[in-house]
Amino acid sequence: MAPNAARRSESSRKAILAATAELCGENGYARLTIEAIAARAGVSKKTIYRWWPSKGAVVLELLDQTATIAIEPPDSGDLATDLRTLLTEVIGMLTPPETSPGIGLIAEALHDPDLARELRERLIRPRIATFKQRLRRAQDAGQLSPDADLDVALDLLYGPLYHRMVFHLGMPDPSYLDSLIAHTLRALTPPRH
Amino acid sequence: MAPNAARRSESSRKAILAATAELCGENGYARLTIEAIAARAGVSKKTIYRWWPSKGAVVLELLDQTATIAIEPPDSGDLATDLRTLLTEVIGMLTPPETSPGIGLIAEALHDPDLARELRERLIRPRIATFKQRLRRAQDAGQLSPDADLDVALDLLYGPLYHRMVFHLGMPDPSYLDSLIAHTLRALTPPRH
Amino acid sequence: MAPNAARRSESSRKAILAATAELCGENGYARLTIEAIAARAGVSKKTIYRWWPSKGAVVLELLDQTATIAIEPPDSGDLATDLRTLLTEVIGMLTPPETSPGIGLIAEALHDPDLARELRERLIRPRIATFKQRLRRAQDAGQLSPDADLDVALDLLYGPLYHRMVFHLGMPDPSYLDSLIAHTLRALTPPRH
Amino acid sequence: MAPNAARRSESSRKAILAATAELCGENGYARLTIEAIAARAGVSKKTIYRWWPSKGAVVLELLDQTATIAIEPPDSGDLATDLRTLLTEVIGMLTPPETSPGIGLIAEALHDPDLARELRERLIRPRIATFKQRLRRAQDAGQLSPDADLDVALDLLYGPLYHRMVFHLGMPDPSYLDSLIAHTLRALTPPRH
DNA sequence: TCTTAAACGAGACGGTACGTCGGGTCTTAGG
DNA sequence: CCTAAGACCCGACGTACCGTCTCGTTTAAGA
Repeated sequence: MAPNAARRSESSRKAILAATAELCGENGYARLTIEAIAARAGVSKKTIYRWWPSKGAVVLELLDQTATIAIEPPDSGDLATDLRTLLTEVIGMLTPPETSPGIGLIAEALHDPDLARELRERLIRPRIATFKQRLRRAQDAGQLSPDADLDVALDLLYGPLYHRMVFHLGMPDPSYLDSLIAHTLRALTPPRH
Repeated sequence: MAPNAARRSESSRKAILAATAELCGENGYARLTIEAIAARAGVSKKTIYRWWPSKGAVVLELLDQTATIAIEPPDSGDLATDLRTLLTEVIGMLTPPETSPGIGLIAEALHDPDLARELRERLIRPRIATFKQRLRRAQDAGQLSPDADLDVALDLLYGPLYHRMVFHLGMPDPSYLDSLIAHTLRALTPPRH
Repeated sequence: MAPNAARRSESSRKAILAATAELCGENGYARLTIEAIAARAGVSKKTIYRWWPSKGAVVLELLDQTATIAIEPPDSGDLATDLRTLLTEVIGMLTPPETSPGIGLIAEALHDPDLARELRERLIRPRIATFKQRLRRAQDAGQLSPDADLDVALDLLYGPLYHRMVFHLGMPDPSYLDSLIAHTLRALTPPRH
Repeated sequence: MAPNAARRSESSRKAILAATAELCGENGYARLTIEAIAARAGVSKKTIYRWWPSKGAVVLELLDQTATIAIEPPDSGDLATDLRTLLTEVIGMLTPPETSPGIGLIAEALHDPDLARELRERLIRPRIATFKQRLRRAQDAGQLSPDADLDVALDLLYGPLYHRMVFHLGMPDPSYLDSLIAHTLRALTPPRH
């Protein structure tokens, strides 16, 4: 067998992600450039392009590593509390709007289907699963109407976040969050008779 | 009295917007360039920069002129029908995702607060007002709970659109739209007792 | 007389030349622009282009008005003194090198034959005539060799000025000037035998 | 040892100088642009700006490479012949006036001291040295007056070239050249007694 | 332990587009 | 008709990044 190839440099990888985080925090995603990342990380551009296809992919990996949102759904016993927990974690990823890598990534994904797919698969889908698990448990316990559409529930709860983000309306404050959750639960709850 | 200034050329303005529409349709917002607009419109770059601060501003004006969504709220008698009408019109503005000026504009607005404000004021706010008028009429007629939060209603109905757009999930099909509206109305309707 | 057509505005002409002089003195000929002249003079660009074909032509007219070099040849009795007088006046027109309209004009004339011709006819030729008159008088008086070529004399005396100007060598100081004149006179003087 | 930097591309350098020579010959120095050079050479503008500060610097390098004027002074035995040889070579560099890079460079140097210095150091000074060597040899041989000022001699011989060039008078023809040299030598020759 | 092929830093390269400047022409309204 | 104001088309400017491509230089696996 041929002598093995040299291996990827872990220290470069770390330096690149660190530089990306710094620069994104300093200037925002839109002003982030591969050139600047390479310079800050003390790395050649080639090294970046060797391992990532685009700026977005680098940021995605950064976000993937940074994301702290639990994969395990919370279960405090109270559904509303748990939903608030989950929403709050997502809001954290989209804050502050000016320099959040998350928002930049979303903007990029809007005209980059490949990146969008990656984003969906690696970051979003696991959290959606978490969210649905929690809802299904509630449904099984009879807290939600048996015919409630959980996909709609996802849209009803997370949609408003993106809606507000798009128009720079600021992220929902706690009381608005409560109102949002209350309305949504009402939509999912079996009508009393 | 001082002699008057030279006037803005209406024909240039039209040519620029037309070129923008064409190019956006051909290559999508992300690949749209001021250079290309100028070339296609037979106009100098200077003329574009004289009247618009950025590519986004041009597209915004284009969209503003193109938007056909009624300012007057529809009133067919059936609330669900009217809401579906409004949502459908918004969906039209965001379709097709690859070449829609609307989606490009939203992506840009995500890291351009000035553009976001303009977008909100000139395009979105009037339609929100329309939407709320229709809801308030329903509320007055007792079709909605008197304490229903109309801001939340807005988020519940429009939020999902952005949510799906962000992740390239495709716009809701009619049956999904019905489900969405039904759930939302349930959230806004006084519980039967 | 008929209530006549509007005539060329003398005040505009003066303002334009004044602005040109100021700006040339401030930034040098190379950074002089028609735009700036128009703005400073409170005049429209059109008005400048109506009366002058180019920046060079404006500066030429400015120089023409400003030139103080006597058309009448000096005659102090001493030929060397008079030549020094004439040379000194030309040097004055080419000083300071950074902001002298004269040097700028010369640079422009190097690739603008039309301007070069104008420059020759309006500014240079009269001074050449003056110069030659003085030399011819000396020749008639037997101070110069009867077969001395006065065209060569012109080149010998004025050529060095341009030579030094081109290479930013600084204009000749008085003692160098004396040496130059002495050598030239020797070239023009009948050899003693 | 530090890893080496990427090396300058010799082929680009040659293509740039070749394109410059062509374009200058076609349209003249004044209409020469960096854009056109880059396009003709199949090179990016950045590559030009990376290695030269201005259009003038490119042309200077071109001229430097092209210049064929001997550094070794000619010595045919006859001083006048050798001077004519030297002058003729300089005239060649300034011909034809419309498209000669040399003249364009001189025009530019008139308002660019940096370029003027480069021009002086790299192109002119070596030829001046050549010129003076030849004169000094003649002086040592007693053909010139021991107190003749060789700097003045330089001005007397080369000055007229620039003088005529400036006013588009055409370069001296051979007979004029002879007259010029004859007069100059007379100025430098010990008076016979 | 030595070989060797890959990954690496550095950064030059051909490009595309940027946003700005000034040129010279044209239009509008006032005097 | 001349003028001030200034918009217009045009073309070049010099800059910023893109993504690709050598260059030598580590460096770590396997022979």
